[in-house]
Amino acid sequence: MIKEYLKHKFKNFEPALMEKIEQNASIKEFEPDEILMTTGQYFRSTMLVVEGRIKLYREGPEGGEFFMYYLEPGNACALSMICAAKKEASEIMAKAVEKTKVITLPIELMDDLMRNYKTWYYFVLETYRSRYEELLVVIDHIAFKGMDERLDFYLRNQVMKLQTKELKITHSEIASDLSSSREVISRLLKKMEQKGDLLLHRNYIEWLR
Amino acid sequence: MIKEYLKHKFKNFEPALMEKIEQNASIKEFEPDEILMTTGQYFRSTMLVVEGRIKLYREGPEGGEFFMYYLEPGNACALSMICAAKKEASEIMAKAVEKTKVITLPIELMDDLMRNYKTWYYFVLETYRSRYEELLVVIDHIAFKGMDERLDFYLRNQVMKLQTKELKITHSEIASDLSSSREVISRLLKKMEQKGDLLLHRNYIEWLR
DNA sequence: CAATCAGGGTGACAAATGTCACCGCCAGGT
DNA sequence: ACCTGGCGGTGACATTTGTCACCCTGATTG
Repeated sequence: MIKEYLKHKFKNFEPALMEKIEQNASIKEFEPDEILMTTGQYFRSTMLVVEGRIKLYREGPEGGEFFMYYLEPGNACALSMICAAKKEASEIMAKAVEKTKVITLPIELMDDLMRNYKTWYYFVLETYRSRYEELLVVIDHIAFKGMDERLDFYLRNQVMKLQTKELKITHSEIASDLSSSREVISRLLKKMEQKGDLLLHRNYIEWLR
Repeated sequence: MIKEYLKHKFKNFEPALMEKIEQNASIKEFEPDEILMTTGQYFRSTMLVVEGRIKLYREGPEGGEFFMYYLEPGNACALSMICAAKKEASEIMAKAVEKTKVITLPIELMDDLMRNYKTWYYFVLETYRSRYEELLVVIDHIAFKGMDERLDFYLRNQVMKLQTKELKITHSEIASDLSSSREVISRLLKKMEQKGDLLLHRNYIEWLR
């Protein structure tokens, strides 16, 4: 079972590594909206996503959920690897947005994997690099762009990631993800509708581009 | 020479690792304002800072230099390790703010170091983790705080890092670092002066807290 | 059906930030 | 001494974003 997942979602792992993981890992499931990780929490295992989708976000002072990126099958949580290795607390929130399955690896294994399996070590570095780059993109947007552009980017990203042009999301949720307020988002969405970029419906948005 | 630097600035490296580095590394110097790394550039070596200070920033559309963090002696450039390993381009700018010396290591060495020197592998992970956390702090600030708080934090950080209460920095530079405009910064600085937090002088700011 | 509630629209206003124009001051160069 | 350029102060104004109040509509539930 675990081996099947590895073969499909983590194709680059060398066979011996898959073997090793299979012998030591277990599978965990999360329901939609279930929280995987919370600010200040310690890790005891590293997680490899094999099914579903996880939202990584930063909690705002008044409960906002500032969206950073998704983890999808084939991804791993960079922090769970780093913090696991260093036994440090995380500073980020992770929440399942769909029914999600992850392979969990005890942190004690990290050293062994890192030094004896080249494909693991490459995978870890690549994971860090890509998460780091995603943060840079986030920073670019909030530092240099207005809310209109950020909203446009956000919606395009959702359409792409969720593979659908009918986004079932409320204005309030978008506002929370962008750290803004519902009214602002509503106004901007209306402008985009007038430009012909999308159609507003009750409870969902239809993307037209 | 290199060994001396390693002993003082990278105390945690095991002796054999220091030996190995010494045999393969060389030293590079940078003058103030010299650019070490630019968007889209490829790496051929990993860098360990042993003297001076490097500013890491993101370039804005109109030439702003959005400040992210400093690298100091004992630090390494996370991206130079990651991008080096993956032969990918970087997306960040690095500029010396003081006369700076770095130890450069050919990327070909990375694999060897990573798997044969435990202290190196810990060092790399710790480097990633702390850079990642610094980005999270940056995001927190621009996502959730107003310019006044960001300015306050920025100045406190400068005082701490530069070890002086007399900050030789112009209002325009601060504005660029925070992706704002000179007038806004001037106004906020004046407010802080009225509150008694600092004194404004020509060409420098005196921190009073 | 009536009551309730979440999602959403809207106008008025406030606050923060960006922009423009223009001024004065000081330091360095000639 | 004079010019010039960089730094900074300031008022007026535009724009963007946040906030408040209130309404409407459709879905759900008792």
